[in-house]
Amino acid sequence: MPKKNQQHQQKKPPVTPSPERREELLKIAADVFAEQGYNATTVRKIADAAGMLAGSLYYHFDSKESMLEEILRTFLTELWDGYDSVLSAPLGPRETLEALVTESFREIDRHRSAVAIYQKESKHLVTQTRFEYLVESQQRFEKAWLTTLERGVTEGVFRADLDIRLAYRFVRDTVWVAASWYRPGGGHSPEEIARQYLSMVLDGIAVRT
Amino acid sequence: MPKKNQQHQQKKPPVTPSPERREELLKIAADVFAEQGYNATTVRKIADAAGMLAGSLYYHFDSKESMLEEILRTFLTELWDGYDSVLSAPLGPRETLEALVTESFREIDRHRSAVAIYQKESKHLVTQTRFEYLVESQQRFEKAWLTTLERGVTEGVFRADLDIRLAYRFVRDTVWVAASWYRPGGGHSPEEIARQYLSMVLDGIAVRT
DNA sequence: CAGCTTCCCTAACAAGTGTTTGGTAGATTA
DNA sequence: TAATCTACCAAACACTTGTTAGGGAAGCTG
Repeated sequence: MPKKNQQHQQKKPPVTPSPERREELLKIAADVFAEQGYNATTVRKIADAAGMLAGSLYYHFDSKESMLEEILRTFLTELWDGYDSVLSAPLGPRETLEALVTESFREIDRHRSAVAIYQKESKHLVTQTRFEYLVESQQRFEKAWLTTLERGVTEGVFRADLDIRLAYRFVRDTVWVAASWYRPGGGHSPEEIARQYLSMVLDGIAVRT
Repeated sequence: MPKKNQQHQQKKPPVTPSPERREELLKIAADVFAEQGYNATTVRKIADAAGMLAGSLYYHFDSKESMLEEILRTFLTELWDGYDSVLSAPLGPRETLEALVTESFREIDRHRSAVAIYQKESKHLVTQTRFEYLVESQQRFEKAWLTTLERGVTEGVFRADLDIRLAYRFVRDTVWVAASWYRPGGGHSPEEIARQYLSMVLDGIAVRT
């Protein structure tokens, strides 16, 4: 990373790029990031995919990192829109879990690239102050899931003999890693995948005896 | 990546680095790769962690990429040692699945960094001819798991109403993503985690009605 | 028409990249 | 003691990286 000279100022007063074009370019960038990894992706590759030259990207964005940030922030904002409406609904623990999982698969369907990027990069991004909102989101996420699971145990719909934090990571991971192989428009709809996953998570893959 | 001049020759006749030191350095490199990501890891960072200078690494290895390859290859070799002994044993489908999962968690315990690297990087490494063995391994892996699951369905111990490929990915992912949060010596032993995971995968987290 | 705005190109920059070359201190061997 | 080998350092190399500065073509506005 050249140019240490970061003055941390959002300076672009005379230029006014259109939000539509920004969104287009971010979509392209997200795809390349997801496929190649953030660090392995050069701005020239992004520009290539967009049919322009590297420097031209800086008319729309002030850095490669800010592209990444905007991609992740947009995704998380929409994710929480969906989650919050589920969590504020008067549902039992099992129905809440079902709704959260289904909502998650819908998000994977809509933001596959962003989810894949989040999975790969968030772990070492959280150390940077710029991406502190990732930590906050992750904490809200954990709280929402743990609360739901605990309610389920209390109300007798989820098993009481399990390590609840292990169960949390289990459910969380099983859902989100799906983004690594899921392809939109590939036979299964998000709802169908959610149904099958829920069936496995809730009832297991073994035959009941 | 400078130095296009790759003559693809394993030229190092007069030098003879000790295998012990190589192993030490690979352990260090694997940790840094796992923590920061392969591309984000510079050879200078590895050298730093090893207490030496960047160029000195090239006494032991002929490239950064060959370090990565040796790390992954060593891991996969040992993984298949364990898997093969399980698969050649006269076990039923359920016992095979249990043994494979347990063995997997033991491998995570022993090769945590290598597993984490594999998870993050394998997807875009498989396109390079140098890492073709990853594809082969992945195919053997898939075959072993699918066969076990199919046997289980045929013998009536696994549910017949599930998409078997979805179930495969479900089991596979639930196991291996654990490497992203698992820390050796942290309360749970690999066997204990395997037991709980198996309980959830086989019987689900819902209370039986 | 002139002026302005939007969007991109050309061409360069400074820092960082993986890698090589030659040397050398210290132990080991002859 | 001299020769050899091991394991590293010091300094450079060719190239890639994210980023910037200046310019210009097309379209719209007065």
